Amino acid sequence: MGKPTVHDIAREAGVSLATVDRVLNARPGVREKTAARVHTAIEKLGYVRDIYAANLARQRNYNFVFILPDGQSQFLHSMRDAIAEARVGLLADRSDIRTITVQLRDPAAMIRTMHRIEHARVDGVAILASETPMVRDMIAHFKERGISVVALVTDQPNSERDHFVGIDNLAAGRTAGHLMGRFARRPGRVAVVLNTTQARDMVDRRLGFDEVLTRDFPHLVALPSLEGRDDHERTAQVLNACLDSVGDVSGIYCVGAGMRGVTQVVAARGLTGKVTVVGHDLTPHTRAALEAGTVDVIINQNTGHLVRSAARVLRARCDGAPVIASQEKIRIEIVLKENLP
Amino acid sequence: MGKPTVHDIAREAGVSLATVDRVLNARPGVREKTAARVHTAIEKLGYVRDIYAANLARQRNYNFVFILPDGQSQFLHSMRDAIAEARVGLLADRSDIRTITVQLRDPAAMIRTMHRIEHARVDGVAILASETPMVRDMIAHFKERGISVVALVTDQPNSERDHFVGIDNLAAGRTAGHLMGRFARRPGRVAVVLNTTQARDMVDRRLGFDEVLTRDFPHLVALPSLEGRDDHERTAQVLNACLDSVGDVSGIYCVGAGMRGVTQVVAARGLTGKVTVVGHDLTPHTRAALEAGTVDVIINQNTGHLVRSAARVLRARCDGAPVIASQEKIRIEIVLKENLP
DNA sequence: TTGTAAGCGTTATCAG
DNA sequence: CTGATAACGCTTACAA
Repeated sequence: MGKPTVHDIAREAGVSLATVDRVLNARPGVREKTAARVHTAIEKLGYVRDIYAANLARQRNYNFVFILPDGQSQFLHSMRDAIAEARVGLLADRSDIRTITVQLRDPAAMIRTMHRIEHARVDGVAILASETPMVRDMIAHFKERGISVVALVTDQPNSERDHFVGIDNLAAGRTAGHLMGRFARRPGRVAVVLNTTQARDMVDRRLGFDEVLTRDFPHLVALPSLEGRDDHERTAQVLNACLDSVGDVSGIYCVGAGMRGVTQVVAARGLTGKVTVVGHDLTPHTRAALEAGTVDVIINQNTGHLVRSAARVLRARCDGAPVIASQEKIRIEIVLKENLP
Repeated sequence: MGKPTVHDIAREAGVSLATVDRVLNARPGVREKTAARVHTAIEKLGYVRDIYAANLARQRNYNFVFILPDGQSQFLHSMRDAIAEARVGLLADRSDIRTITVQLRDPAAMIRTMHRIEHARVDGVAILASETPMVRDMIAHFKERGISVVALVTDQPNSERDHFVGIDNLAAGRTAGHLMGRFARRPGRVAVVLNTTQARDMVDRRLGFDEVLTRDFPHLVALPSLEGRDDHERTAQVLNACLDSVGDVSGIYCVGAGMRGVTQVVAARGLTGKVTVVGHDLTPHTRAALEAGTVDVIINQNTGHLVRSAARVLRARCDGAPVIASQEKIRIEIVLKENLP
């Protein structure tokens, strides 16, 4: 009738509940022959364990920490909001997620954070940080202590992270390149703005962008990167300087943060609808810019998906369960004003 | 220490477990005064019920049925695959989802299906069907029997469905219009192919498409709809006839099924890379067409998201829980070959 | 109107 | 090595 339970297995195999449980959880103290009988019964009845009942009995709760860099970028705000929004739903799922903000350039702060987490019975952490030796060490430290780690948004490919939750930035850059190529209103040069040339995501995006532009749209020429350093004033300033010297561009690609500086310049110079602007990350600001036409298209990674996926993956790691790749793949979203969510 | 449980509430309010439970589930047979005491305790301790423990005790299982039309479209295949893929995960979540295929034009079959579902202790159904009086009646029938209903992919706005899971087709059409406008390589006419002018989704998409084209891209003129009737042969035939008579088009918008007919014509006439092709729904075929360059862009609704969202919504309805709108909103995805998942 | 006690499927402790 | 038995947090007959 209903699904088979441990009781059914026990009866079928002619053993007690405890033995079934030992076999189920691969605990020692069961003769091979007995274990075999249990396994046969499991197969025969098609048993599948009720993970919620198990978690209830175990009183298992999951403590996860999201480590975010300090900073005021709109994307980070959006991540924080997404974490807060996901929190309540996850709590009902026995997962408590907390956010810790850390100054990545301050070694002392990093170490403090590390110890704080280590002593707080944390089961897993999701780290959003640029790729540095210190972050790598932090990840190794956690892994040594049996704490699961996922890299969030920015991969940490040379670390021991269990998983990466985020988009393929090379592909994102290619997508930007294709859109710039098709959307640009005339041949010409394309200004490229990014916050820093140090970060791998930025480099990857730029690489993908250049690849597509060079191959498929030779009438567009990408200019050297302008560094905004996460500061709108500076972004506006370097972009203005570039436009002054180049005279005219047919597109602007904003690779990372700095959209506020870009839209400010575009609006001030009356370039709306003349220069094609491609940027990343949907925020209240870029949403308004899309609606106003200052920005043509935004390439987005859904922060809600990022957070929920990170939580699901951490849980799967803790349970030793497999992750369903298709469900955890973060899509590169293309957002026009017509398909704004 | 741990989260408060019903025991804590009972102790705090000076009542028994049963009374707490009655209050929690709003069952009758509790004096107002007593109920108030319990509520105070709940507030004070910040109690939040463990829904998994509750479901365990209740032995609650959810039986959901997805009703799909018969038909061989790639999109339907993709839906079936998505349901099969979601099935195992949902089963672990106490939700059993089954698929029933029904011939929408056969009243007898519809009625058989209705009764079959009605007698199978089904808790909710997701219906993917065009908007007809018979479907509307079916929904009313289910609702009368306390079965939750969500409309899937195609809304049934004049029915009693509890929820609609799908995209805004007007917005999807606008998105297609914008992309056609920006992607088209030269001014000219645009052929519009759809399977039938009877279905509301098709009409909505066409409306949105025309709206944007007329307003923002007057250099492109959309031609009258060509009806493919879900048949590639016929689609190819009417499209060929159209191209023969018009002489030259700068774009083709395939509003619904029929992409195989379209790509066949585009390839045969050597129009790849010359005519801009915009279509809907990512399938193995459209994926290959994107990669080959026969199709420029696909507007997609993620079938995995559709299925999981429908299941979550049905469950929420059964539990009387609210649905989290932001999580259930199905995005209008834009897929280029660069951001193919 | 309220309380007691058994039980949901799993785990864990402690004897045997 | 194996088996009773009591939890886990919640629901629900059945009594009182």
